[in-house]
Amino acid sequence: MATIADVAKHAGVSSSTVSYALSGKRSISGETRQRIEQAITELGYHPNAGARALAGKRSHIIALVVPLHTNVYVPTMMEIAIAVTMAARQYGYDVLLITNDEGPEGVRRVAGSGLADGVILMDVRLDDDRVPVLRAQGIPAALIGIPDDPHGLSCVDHDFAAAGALCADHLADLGHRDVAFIGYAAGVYQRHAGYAERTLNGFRDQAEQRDLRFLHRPCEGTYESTAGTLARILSDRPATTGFVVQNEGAIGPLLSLLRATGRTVPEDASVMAICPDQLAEQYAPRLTAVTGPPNELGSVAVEQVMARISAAADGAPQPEDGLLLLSPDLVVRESTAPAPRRRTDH
Amino acid sequence: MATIADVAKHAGVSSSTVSYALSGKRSISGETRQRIEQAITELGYHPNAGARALAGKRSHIIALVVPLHTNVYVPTMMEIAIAVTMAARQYGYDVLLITNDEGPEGVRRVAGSGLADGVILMDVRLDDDRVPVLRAQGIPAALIGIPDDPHGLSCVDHDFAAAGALCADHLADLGHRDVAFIGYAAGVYQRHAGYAERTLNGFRDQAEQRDLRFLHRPCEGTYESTAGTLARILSDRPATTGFVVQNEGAIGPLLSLLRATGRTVPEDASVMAICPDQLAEQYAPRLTAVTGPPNELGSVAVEQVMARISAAADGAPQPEDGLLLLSPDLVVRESTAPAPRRRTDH
DNA sequence: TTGTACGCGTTATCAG
DNA sequence: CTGATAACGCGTACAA
Repeated sequence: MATIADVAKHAGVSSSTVSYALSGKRSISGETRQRIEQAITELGYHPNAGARALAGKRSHIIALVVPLHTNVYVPTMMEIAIAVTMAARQYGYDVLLITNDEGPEGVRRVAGSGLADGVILMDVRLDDDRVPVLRAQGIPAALIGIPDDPHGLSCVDHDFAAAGALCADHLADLGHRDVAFIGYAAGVYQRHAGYAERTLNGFRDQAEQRDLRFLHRPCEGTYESTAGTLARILSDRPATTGFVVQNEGAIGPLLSLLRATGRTVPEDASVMAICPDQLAEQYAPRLTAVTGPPNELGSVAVEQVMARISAAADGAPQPEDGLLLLSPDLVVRESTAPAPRRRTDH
Repeated sequence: MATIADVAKHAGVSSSTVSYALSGKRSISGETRQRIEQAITELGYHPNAGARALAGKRSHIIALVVPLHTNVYVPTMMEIAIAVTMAARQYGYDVLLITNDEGPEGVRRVAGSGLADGVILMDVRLDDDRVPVLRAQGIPAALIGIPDDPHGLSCVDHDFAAAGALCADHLADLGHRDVAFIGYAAGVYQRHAGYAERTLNGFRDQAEQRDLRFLHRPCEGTYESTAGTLARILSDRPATTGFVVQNEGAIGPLLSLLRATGRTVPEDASVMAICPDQLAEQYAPRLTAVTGPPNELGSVAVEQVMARISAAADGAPQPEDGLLLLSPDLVVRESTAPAPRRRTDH
């Protein structure tokens, strides 16, 4: 492999000149720049990453920590990972993939060894054991998801409250009066999982605003539990015509079950989901859904780490907080329609 | 950050002793080893990755090149990526994620800069433009998938011929006599895509062996094209009772269409797929399927690059070829059953 | 505008 | 069994 010294010799300049020509940190005469560039291409020179990291005190690598057994919809996860990788390249950075089976130790390892200049955490839990490590070591980081105490951290996530509100609004706009919210398993709410709670609150507030009567029912996401959940909803509130589902596992069963009880979607009942578009497209009928842009999640996280990395390098103060909530979009498809005329209207 | 010199001072030894204590490349007295280990934990020392790469001429990083817009089922891709990452850790290696939008240049970049010691390519096409780069630069690599000319390369893939044969055998065992193979779009076969062709050949050979009458029909994978394909099959060979599908997009439509034509699965028609288990489980009825182990694909690829990396480091000759085909498994689920008694049997 | 010289933290070679 | 010391290839203050 050619070194910078080889290039320098070949171009008849000193190696520092080559270095500056590459970094652009001082002006180079057009003529020498020519010679240098030519030498570089002729020799097929690539700066050695290790030497660069050692001398420059930056590896130009960020670590992306991905969950192993994930609650997240996998294609979405992949989309984020790819978005992160491409966004990082814009900054001249590469991405190191870390699986979460290393736990907090993995974060310490890559940051402590200078392998990575910063870290992006996916699938952040409320009480995430990696967060203390970030704080203790002052590691430049961005979190996708929001932990218990986001103080002093850069976080980005979907605006789930807004997502919930969008659902309430859409159903209200269509004239539905009795709606049900089918959510995650009860345990998820009991441990106050951020996204679940925020969605529900957003939905509740807007539902009240719009004078909707609504029921919230947790659901395991299996066929059986969905059947039980739906049965209870229909017996408690037979007039229910609108359903919001935030639980991937429950969507398929719900559609089947509604059909089985003689309700056609969307004529007799409207169903909408809070889920990735890709998933919403897979059902018949295709689902009206509320979604956030996954790749934006990735690119924003990259911006956030980059800001922290350069702040750390400049000795500048770290950006204090950075809670970014990305607005979700409503995409109307075939599973929602105006509420059926009510019996009492006849 | 503590350096090896700090540790040496703290333990009252020279830095080279610390280095050897860590690498184990020469024997250290039990006592000094104690002091060194204590110093390491007390100072929270992590060897600097850049310095290590520079001095040791190895980055301890492999690059994993993932496709952007993928033909592959995404969860499978993710599973492979995670398997690669975990397998690499066993060798003390980390994984750099490279998206294929950089093209062949990306491979050159990470290998040429010494950022990565080796490369794993996913979604390898027959005429893959990254392969020439590997050859020209002599980059240690492993391919997941098999290119046109695998000469001198390490490749690993599913044994699609065996997968095809398993399908033929299973249907024959169940007493089916007329079967149809619904494959990828015609273009895929016209450009002789390896996996498609190999599957079909394996299926054809075994079908002939077992005296099956069979039809191969390409299919776009949309609802409409599947409808057309099925219609033609049923008109050409009304006696068809067994279906093999190798095309994710066609599975759902096929099941719906069979139902719509009054055929229940598996009583009237058996359907089996060549697809990941995870996908097979998603349909109703759950599909009998032939699958290869995705994580093994990842770990084998890692073994292959590692062999090449250490061969390159030792100046040893590279392992010449390394074509590994992983045997697929048949998992019988609810979508296949003995062939219905034939009308002519009455 | 360009060149010189030092340091970054490890590993490997040579002595002892 | 252990210690000095020279690379490794690049970035950057300092000098010209």
